[in-house]
Amino acid sequence: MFFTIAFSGVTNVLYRFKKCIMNKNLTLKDVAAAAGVSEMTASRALRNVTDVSPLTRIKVKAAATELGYVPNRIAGSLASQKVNLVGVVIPSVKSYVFSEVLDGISASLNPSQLRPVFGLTDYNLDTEADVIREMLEWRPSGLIIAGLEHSEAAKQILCNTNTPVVEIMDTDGDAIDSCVGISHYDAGYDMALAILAKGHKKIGFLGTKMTLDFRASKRFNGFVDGLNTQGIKLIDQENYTSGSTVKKGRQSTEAMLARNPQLDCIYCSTDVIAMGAVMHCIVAGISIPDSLAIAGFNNLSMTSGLPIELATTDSLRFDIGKAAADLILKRNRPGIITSPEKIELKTLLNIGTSI
Amino acid sequence: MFFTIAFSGVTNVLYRFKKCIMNKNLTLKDVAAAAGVSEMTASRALRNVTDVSPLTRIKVKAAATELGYVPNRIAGSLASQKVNLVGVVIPSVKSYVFSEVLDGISASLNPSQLRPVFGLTDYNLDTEADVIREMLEWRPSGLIIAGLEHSEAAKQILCNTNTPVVEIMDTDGDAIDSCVGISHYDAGYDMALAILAKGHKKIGFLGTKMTLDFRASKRFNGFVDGLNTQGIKLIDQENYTSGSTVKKGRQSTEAMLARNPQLDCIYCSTDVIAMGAVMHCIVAGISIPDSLAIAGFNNLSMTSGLPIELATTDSLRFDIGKAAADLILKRNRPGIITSPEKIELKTLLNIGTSI
DNA sequence: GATATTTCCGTTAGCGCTAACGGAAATATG
DNA sequence: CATATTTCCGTTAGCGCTAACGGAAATATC
Repeated sequence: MFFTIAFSGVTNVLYRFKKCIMNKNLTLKDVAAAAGVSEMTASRALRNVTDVSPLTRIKVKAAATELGYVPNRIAGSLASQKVNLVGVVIPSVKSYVFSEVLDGISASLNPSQLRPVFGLTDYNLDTEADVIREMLEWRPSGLIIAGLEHSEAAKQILCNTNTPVVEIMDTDGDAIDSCVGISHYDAGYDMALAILAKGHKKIGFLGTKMTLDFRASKRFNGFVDGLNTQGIKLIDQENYTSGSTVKKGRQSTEAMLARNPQLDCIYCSTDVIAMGAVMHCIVAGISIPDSLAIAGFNNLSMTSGLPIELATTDSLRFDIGKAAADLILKRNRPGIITSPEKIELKTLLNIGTSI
Repeated sequence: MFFTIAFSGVTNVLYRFKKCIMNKNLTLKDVAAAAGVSEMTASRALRNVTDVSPLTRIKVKAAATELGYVPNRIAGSLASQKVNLVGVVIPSVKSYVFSEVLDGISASLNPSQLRPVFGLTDYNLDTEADVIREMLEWRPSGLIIAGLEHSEAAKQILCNTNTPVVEIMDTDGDAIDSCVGISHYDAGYDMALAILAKGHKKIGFLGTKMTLDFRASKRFNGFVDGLNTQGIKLIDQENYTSGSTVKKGRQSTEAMLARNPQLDCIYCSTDVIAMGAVMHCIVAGISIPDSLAIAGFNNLSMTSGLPIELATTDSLRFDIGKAAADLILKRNRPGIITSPEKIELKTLLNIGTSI
């Protein structure tokens, strides 16, 4: 192993000391007693609910901070039958894609009482079903799930729950409840048209294993159909199995060009891969887009420092996250019943200077 | 706004149908009644706890799946006084740094009953204190927090809690409880020595606003001290305020070289910035490392496709996350009392081909 | 066959909090 | 001044589940 235990023992005397004093679990009863009021009054005072005089509220809050009281949300949630959590189920945090979705969700939920809780599926539908089940056990105020494709078990659970469900990322399919996303099929289709418009004809595709990533697969289908409008067929196609990395993109581009030197354009399933393609061109002295056009998907910020401006489709990740969380918030307003909504955001295609 | 409401209404008949049927909240009592046993027996059967005959267990489980029962963890946690959550408090998910930490945590916790819950501080100590407070309200089995620097309020809460706390990322400072990380000071120091060993003398530093990122600041201090061993002083230094992006790195490098054309090395506070520096060199035709040496920090996978191999320090993010979660697991074994540990992982400096 | 042991299940009593109601005191209203 | 209204607080009764105990039936032990 890499690590060594450099120190094992008491690191901080203050810490140990406090631990010893604090072994009893403080409850609302203790605060109420200290403030000389009933538990109920203490509860109201701390929650900033009405029916408490300003003076008593101050007394209770003072007692609470004095004692270092931390409310027990487990008990509170059980009693009030309300859980201020929103489950967010995504495939991975490593793909550079979902971080901004989470950001959008946070931005929307932060001003409210609701808090996001993340669960990772690792692009595995069985894992996803487990994660969904575990999330629902917490009776969250809402559930946001990436993708429209789920296992039968997951669909069953999702249909049976009272929790509002928002499926995000793409709109190419049927939603269980609400849905926010873009059309990945259209994104691929539109990029194909843009590439054709630039006069490219010998086109290759570079992407991840489609069985894992349904949205990449939809983009691929759209792209093929888009090319087909002018009777153009893909010259070459490579589907790597592991995760998308810049290195992979570089290697695959080199390999594909070695196989098909006549290629004049490569459409990559993600900007990460496209970056690798650009790197290969830089190293090999291939001019972009004159000798080779390159296009990606997502509009990741990391590509904005490249020598060329990458042609890509903005996947509106932040907006999707925000809109999804907004839907949950809307559903959570007491007394208001809303119906399922399907929100399709319009993608922005950035031609850049690479095609 | 970008989006349009393409559809508003009932998307899925099946969904609506199920919703209508399922309006009552299923509880353990319903399952118990359906299986013809007491609540307690049903509880034991579903939790795979002893004291249930094989036959009854099957009956109960059948009833549960038949009804579509989803256990209520809020109630269960309150009753058992156990919450199978581990709070993870990190600054951001967008920095390309914490995703692998989360991955390590997940890898460690997945086989256990514990589940990570993430909270974001946005590099703000007040936000951090709020997030920590909210997390502790759930009475988690453990708390993992990035960094050793916290507000007084946060420190107070952390000292007073019974929840095991593991501070991660760096070990340059005092921990409240346990601690897993690397020495960022040493990382900066060692990189300075490596750069000096390559004969570079006119050195610049490019990094984020230090008040926000304590670890970047520690690396900077170590770097300056390292240079000082040979009496070398920094020629130039730029601290941008916004987040680290490739574009920012490229622009800042250009600006710094314009100010100080004699520079022969730039140390960047992160690989993302270093990537931008490399981009500038590619565009401006500056050869690396002959005309300009570049070094970064983190060993991010995205740099592995660059034309040169970037000099960087592996920040062992996955290992840190894994070790931290392992500590929580160790603490959670019933009956076993462990003392706070400080685990300092040894960093690996990769000279690469860029210095 | 009498006792000890194990297996299996139910009953009781909470976990810590809040919704809902009710009622006393303070204030407003005519 | 009597009544209506408001303000403020306490009491009661759970939320849905499980720890702990106890006890009956089944099995083992001699």
